[in-house]
Parts: sequence; C-alpha cells; structure tokens
Amino acid sequence: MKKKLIVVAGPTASGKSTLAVSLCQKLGGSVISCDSMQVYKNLDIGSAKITPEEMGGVRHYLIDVADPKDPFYVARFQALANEALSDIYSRNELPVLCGGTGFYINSVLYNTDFTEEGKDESLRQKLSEFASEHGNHALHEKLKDIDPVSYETIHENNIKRVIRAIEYYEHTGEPISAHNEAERKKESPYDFVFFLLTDDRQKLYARIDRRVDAMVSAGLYDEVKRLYDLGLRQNDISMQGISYRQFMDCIEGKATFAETVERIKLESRHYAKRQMTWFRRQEGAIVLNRTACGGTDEGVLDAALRIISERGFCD
RNA sequence: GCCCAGAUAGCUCAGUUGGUAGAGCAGAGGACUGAAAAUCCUCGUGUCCUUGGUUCGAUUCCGAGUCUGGGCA
Repeated sequence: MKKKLIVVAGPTASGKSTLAVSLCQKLGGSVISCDSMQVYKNLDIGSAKITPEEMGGVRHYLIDVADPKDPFYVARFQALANEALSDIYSRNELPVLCGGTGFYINSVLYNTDFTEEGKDESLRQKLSEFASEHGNHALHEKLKDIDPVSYETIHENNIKRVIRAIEYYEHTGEPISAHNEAERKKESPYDFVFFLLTDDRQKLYARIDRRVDAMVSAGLYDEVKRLYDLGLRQNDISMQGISYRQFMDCIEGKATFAETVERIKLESRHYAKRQMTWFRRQEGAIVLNRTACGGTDEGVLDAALRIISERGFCD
C-alpha cells in the first residue's frame, strides 16, 4: 500500500503557502517546503519565507535548515525531506509538499537516486577553467566519446550540464544519460495528488510586481545588506536567489535602487515562466487557476478540497 | 517666430551607395534528474510619421506639413 501525500506546486506568488497551510489544517497534515532558497537561514523577506504567524500552527519542515554560507543542493534536500516524511508518517499525519522548486519536489516524489557518487568541486573547477580557456565547444567535444547521447542532447553552451555529465562519467564509468533515462522511468512510490496553482499570466505578473514592492517596504535592502556585511557575495549559492543577487549589485554601486527593484520584478517574471514550463509536464497535475476559482484563497481551497473528496483521497 | 537634429518592431536604436529592413531589451515557447530562484536553447512583417515630386521603382533623394528634442530670439 503506497503512502499518501499531497503536492502543492506552482510559480512564485501563486498562493502555494496559504493553500498548503489550509489543507494541513483541514486534513491534519504538516508541510514540507520544497524551495531552494527558503532552506537558508536569514533569507526571509527576499525568499518570501512563510512567517510563524502565517504557519497557523502547522508544522513546517525544510525551512531554515542551512547556513547561507553553505552550499545546499538536491541531494541534501532529498535526504532531509525523507527524514521529514518518516517523521510525519510516524505521527499518522498527511505530508504536504509545497514549493516552487520542481527539481526538489521530483527528487522526493520519484525518489531519484543520488547515492552513486558525489560531486567533485576540484574536477568542476578544472573543467570550468578548461572551458574558459579553450571554449565551450572544446569542453563539449569531451563528451563525444564517453557519452554520445548527452553529447547530442546537451547544448555546448550549457556548460553546467556538460560538466556534470563529464563528472558523472569520471566517477561511475557510466554515461549520465543512461542513469537519467532509468530515473525518468521510475514510478512514484507514493499515492499522491499534485495541485498546480496558476493564474492568468497578466494577473500573476501583476501579483509578482506587488509582492516585490511589499518586500522592499518590509526591509529587503537591509536584509541583503546584513548578509553582505557577513561576507556573503554573488558567488555563494544562497546569493544566487532573485532579490539577493540584484541587491548585492546595488550595494556595490553597480545599479541604482530603482533599477534594482525593476530588475527583481523582471527576473521574478522570467522565473515564474520557467517554473510553469517545468510543472506543465507533470503527469496527472491538477491545474487550479486562481481566477477560475473565484480569485480568492478560499476559492482555491474549496476547489482543492472538492477534488480530494471526489477522489476519496482522504477518507 | 527662426535655426538644427530626429521620426524604422511594445521599448532603445542600427541600416538600406534607391530594389519594401535587423540587433539588443521586452514578450512567447522549450529543455532540465547532485549549482535548479541556477544553467541553457528556439522564435523578429513592421502603414520604415504624413503628403507631393523625381524615378521603371522611394522607407532611402528633394519639397511641404505634423510631432518630439535642442538652440537662438
């Protein structure tokens, strides 16, 4: 018998956190946040982290579990999320995976295998230098013999992917394309309902703009400045998040305050678009369009609860 | 009022020695399996301001007009 869980996914500013909390309150659950930025401590305003009040007494996992100076990545996320799942199941509660990082959600939902080997910073460094010295094309050519499938599939300018493919081969002797192919075929070990929150594009974009303005009013600049003063810089993974990156530039005088705010809005829109592209291919996703649900949190919640009940998911 | 410079894609502009035009940004679509808020790929027809003229042919040259900058009064 597969264990049950609910997923609440969607682009930034689509109302995921609110729905997840409400579902937990109604159904007796806890939230596992699937967000690559909210895992970091002290990234509160800019990551749109849920506040203790907003949690409404619902337990939240995977928030504030990493130091901004430490690199965090899927494999770590997956391990912690699996611990959280056991914890939630042991209390006979329903886990609600909620977040905008599709890659993280899938790592748990399909139990992606990351155990075979680790990452190799020095090799990555070496390959990266090779690329800047000899060009992306030359680096890409290295793939030709060891992994012809990846050679065809991965664009030569996508050096992160090219590096990873080479790294994987170096450590396992197998092409990463074969590994990925196998992982893609996996069936989820869970019995789940996948909610995909969306809204009409224009409305979503307008909500993003408003939210960025609200973040700025709430003291976003000071938050980033504090991190900057702690020694965090653009090359720290935690500072690659939208808002942090742009304000780092502002602090260093590379952009004006007004330009920075506009930039953040723009990058957030682009991000939302990428998220939609990722989630759209999710098999069996139930799309909840906010406007179609009446444009309110209550409307979205009602729609979600109706589907859960129709499916007899939580009898 | 006079003089000068502009007027080309949603925006900023390039260009056409006269044969109806192309970049960046925006926007749209897509990929992604140990950096993922990261990284990467694809997509550009628009009265070339209006109107006369010259010409086989004008967005391009010439004249007039309109608008927008700037300067002089």
